[in-house]
Amino acid sequence: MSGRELARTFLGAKGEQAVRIGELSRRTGVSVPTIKFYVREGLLPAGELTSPNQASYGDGHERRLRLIRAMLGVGGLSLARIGEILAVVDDTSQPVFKLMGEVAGTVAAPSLVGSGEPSDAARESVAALGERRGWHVPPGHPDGDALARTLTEAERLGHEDFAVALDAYAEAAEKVAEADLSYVRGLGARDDVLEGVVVGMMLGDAMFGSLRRIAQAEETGRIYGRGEGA
Amino acid sequence: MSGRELARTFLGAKGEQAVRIGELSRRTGVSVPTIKFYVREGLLPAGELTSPNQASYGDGHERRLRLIRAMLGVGGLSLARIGEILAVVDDTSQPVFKLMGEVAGTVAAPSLVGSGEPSDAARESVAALGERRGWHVPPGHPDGDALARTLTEAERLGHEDFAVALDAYAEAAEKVAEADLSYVRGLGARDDVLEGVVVGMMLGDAMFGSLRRIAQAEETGRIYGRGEGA
DNA sequence: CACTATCGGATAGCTAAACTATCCATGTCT
DNA sequence: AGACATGGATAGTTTAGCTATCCGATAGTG
Repeated sequence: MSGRELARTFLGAKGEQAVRIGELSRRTGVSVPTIKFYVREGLLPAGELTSPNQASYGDGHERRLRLIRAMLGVGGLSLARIGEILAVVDDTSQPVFKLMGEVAGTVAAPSLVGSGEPSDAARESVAALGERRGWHVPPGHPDGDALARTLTEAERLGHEDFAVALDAYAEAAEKVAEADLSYVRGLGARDDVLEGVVVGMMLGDAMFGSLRRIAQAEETGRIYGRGEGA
Repeated sequence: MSGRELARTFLGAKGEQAVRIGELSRRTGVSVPTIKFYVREGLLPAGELTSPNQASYGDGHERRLRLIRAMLGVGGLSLARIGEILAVVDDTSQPVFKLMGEVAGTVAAPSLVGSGEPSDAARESVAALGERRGWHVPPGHPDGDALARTLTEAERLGHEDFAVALDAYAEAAEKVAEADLSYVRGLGARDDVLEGVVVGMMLGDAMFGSLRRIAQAEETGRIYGRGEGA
């Protein structure tokens, strides 16, 4: 993204709403030193200098700052990963379609700590699932591998049977993905779409987690009779 | 849990498989200093002393250690939260039903950083959803509130329309919750059930995330034609 | 029964992440 | 004119999650 484009995006086409750092801080609730810190880290573009030591920040800066805080807070991402995601979002040299995949991929891949290699059984489960669903999940697919590794982790913990839930999960995931995509399709401009993908991945995860726990509580109450021991 | 019970749980009824710390380390891939550290932090019970400076660790220790690593790695939880969860799991004074809720609640509540209060619109969306679904989500419900706060965050980011996805999400969440519960019901002993809940929340989230991204990619390909820009 | 590796236990140190504080020369605002 | 904010730079802080080192005692081997 060129300097001129950046300026246009971040200051707004008509330069309206341009403020200095103190006001930006007040609007977003992020302290001035922290904003400076984000600028130093390259997460937020510097304000546009209006004189050697005065700079102004536009709507774009505010949006970007909120996005960073959302990814950090709701999404629980590290600033390092946030930087990678923003780099993809800011790269105008590629078609939106590809970027969506990259953003989704970057948003994902949380830890893979207990990792090591996935077990054969896990790999097979994933391949079989892909076949049943008509999904394109070749060996080496990042998310397919992540799934296999998670299943392997379940095995190590003595919960290999947890894999029986896979089909139900997959069906639910399809429903969610449809909703996600139909939302993203409703967005117009390129920047909105990419930001929508990020927000969707991020907030979508959090929302689904809440809903899942609510649904679990309902289901538990239904089965165990709301207050009885098992 | 009394000392005797703890010993039985963690060393195994017949004391079989009792090893010293070095072997425990080799089996789990966790370094000896780190194991000692977890013991110091109260996450892992100390080995049973067989002499003033020799202790032995049983199957229970190994399971517990793997569980800690899974929560830390796949789940991305802090050691502090892991400690809270384990405390609940180890508390034998309450019926399983209640503990399930507590564990689920403790596993949840990730960050709520950008928090502040949820907006009225968000609160209403949640209440309306609860009504449509026949869910019991009174104001003040932890997960209901978390959901409202997440929606509020979406609003702040200019993505208030994301709420239209709520119903699809909720339906998917019900499917997943049913699968979760039917898995947990298949578990026998109390310890297995609680650990199953933890594993289910943890690995379930990770698995669903992978599946969601796979499904998104499929859906994206279906709509945009696998390689075309938007 | 000597010898070496390992053990349990304690204390101190380390690294990375995400800020936070301070300074200073320049600007803005009234 | 004078108080206060600003941009830029550099240094310090806090928390989390380990890692290193030391100690005296013990286990296992020949």
